[in-house]
Amino acid sequence: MTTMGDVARLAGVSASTVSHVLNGTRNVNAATRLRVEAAIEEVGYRRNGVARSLAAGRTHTVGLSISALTNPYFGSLVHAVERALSDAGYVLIVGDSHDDVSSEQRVTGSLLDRQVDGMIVAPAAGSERTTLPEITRSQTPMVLIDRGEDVGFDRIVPENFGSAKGLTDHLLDLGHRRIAVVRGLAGISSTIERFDGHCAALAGRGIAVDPTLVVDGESSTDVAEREVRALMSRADRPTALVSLNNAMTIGTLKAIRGLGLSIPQDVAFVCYDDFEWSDLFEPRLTAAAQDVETIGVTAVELLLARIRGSEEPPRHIRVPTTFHHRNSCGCTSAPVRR
Amino acid sequence: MTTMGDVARLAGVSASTVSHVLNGTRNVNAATRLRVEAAIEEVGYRRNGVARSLAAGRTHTVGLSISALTNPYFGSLVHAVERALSDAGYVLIVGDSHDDVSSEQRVTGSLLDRQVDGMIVAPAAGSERTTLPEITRSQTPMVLIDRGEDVGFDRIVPENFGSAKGLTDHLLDLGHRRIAVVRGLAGISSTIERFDGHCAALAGRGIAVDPTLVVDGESSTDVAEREVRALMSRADRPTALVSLNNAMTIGTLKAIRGLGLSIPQDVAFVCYDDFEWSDLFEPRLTAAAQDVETIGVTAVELLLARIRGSEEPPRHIRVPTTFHHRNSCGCTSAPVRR
DNA sequence: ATGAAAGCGCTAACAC
DNA sequence: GTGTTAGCGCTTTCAT
Repeated sequence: MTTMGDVARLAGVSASTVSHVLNGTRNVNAATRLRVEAAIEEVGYRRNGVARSLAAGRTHTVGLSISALTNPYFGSLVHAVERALSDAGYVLIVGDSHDDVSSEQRVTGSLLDRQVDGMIVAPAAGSERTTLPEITRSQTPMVLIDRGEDVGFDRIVPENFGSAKGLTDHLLDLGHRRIAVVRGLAGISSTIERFDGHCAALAGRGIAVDPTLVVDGESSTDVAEREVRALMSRADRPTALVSLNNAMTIGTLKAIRGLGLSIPQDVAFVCYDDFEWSDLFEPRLTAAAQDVETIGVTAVELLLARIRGSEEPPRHIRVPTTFHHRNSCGCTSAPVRR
Repeated sequence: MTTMGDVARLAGVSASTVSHVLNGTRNVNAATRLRVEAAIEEVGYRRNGVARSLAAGRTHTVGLSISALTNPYFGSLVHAVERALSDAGYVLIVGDSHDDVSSEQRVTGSLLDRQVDGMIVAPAAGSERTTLPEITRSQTPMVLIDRGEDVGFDRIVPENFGSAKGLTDHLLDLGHRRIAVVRGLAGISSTIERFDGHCAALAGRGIAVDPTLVVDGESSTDVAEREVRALMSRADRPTALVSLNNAMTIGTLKAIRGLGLSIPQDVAFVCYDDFEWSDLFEPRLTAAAQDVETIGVTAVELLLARIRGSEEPPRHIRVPTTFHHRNSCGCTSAPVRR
């Protein structure tokens, strides 16, 4: 490996001069600069980022801890975050917490060890008491995304309550009264807020929540499929169904299809989260779509501000969803409502 | 920030002893170890991975350069790779090359600067002459995935030729003679091999390739949609269609639906790459599915072997696909064939 | 406009 | 079983 010293020797200057031409951090005589650049070229020199980080105290690296890299939602998020960071000269280290605090701690611990300049975390259930305090102690700037309680950090989450309420309201407008809901993983804020939105819609029409019409899909395709299959096999099955996230929507659709039921004739369907293929499904899915791009880009903006030393009070941003009114709700032509 | 020196002072030992208890790299008296561990706990010490990497000459970090993080295929790949690396004590740095050599060079350059111990690259078209030689010069172990020419590296790619041939053969078996193909991005091996497979199937039945039945989808949903729409608007449109990757399949389906045509009545359809929702689409999609998990895990295995110093000749592994025989091809019940 | 030199926090001979 | 010491390759004062 060739070092700055090699370059310096070849160019007949000191290492410090090489460093300065590389970083543009002080004036260098044009002729000297040329010599240095030629020497760099000649030996094929490439700076050692590790040594650089150690000396400078910054790594230009940001860590991202998310719960399930397989979920296309997080795929898009990683993409948005990577692009925004890359534009700012940072690189992204990703870790998957598998929605489990102990894996999460391994992941974030490793990021902390590597001296990331900041981190973006989609917290697993329970991390307020484990992972987050650890990050706080390390003084590493952090922003929370997707979910999480108010624990004194910047936080950027999708609008949950109103969007879920809107979904159920639409079903109510259509005359449904027995509406079942497929609820996400217990203990995370998005599950709670979306479920609350659903309940609020029912309450708005004076309908009590029927516990037999609430199924726990645990944010999992398989669990949702199993539970919905059981639910829809009952004689007193609901006339409409709302699924509260993308993974569970797939399970729900599989269950309905498996039972030979059709949407919306046998059961009306709406869901939180959109898919690239929502328009392709028959009938087209009525859904509340998150703006993942905005979530990712905003998270990076807030984080970079913190890294630059911002001492503003923590911000809490809610990114609105878009209601895609299609046909799975039972409407044929789709006037935009709400 | 607290350092090893602080811990050493508090425990009344030398820094080197602290290092050794931390790394288990030499015997330490049980009592001393306990004192050190207590001291670590007390000051909330956490090792500085940057300094560690500089001194040790290894970063326990692997870089991944892929072409399009938004593609769910790569999402799954990142997931598999991350898990395999994490199990081996490595972390993953990801970069998106946007299928463009100059972005790719930025990405890989940045990974090299950061002294990754190895890298996994899904090369962009043209990188044999730019990015790859640069990585070679740096002596960083590398494995190629998804595509790429034979340029003396370990390489792990899906089986393309035979899988694509099988898709077209199936259509031919069903009696189709005017079969159109939606081809991927020019210049990458997967496009070429899959297209060759298609042509070989036709040739096998003595059918010449009709250039008007070959559309370039450029591996893009939007381009495929536009091109397929044009193709299927013609009076002499084909009776069957094969799409050669996932993004183009979505575009193709949108075009067909937009035209009010139905599968398989108006046109039979088969595709390379599977989706989580292939079973949900009506009709269910007949597809050749890549084994992304195996690709990712194998890539990591080969890479770690290189990092550990293996000097074996470069290996070239083809991971077989699975033929999912469903209904979009026009078959109603689906006996497995081939 | 440039150089010398002191670290950054750790690992790994090498001594005892 | 433990300490001393010399780096790893760079950045950054401080001189000149």
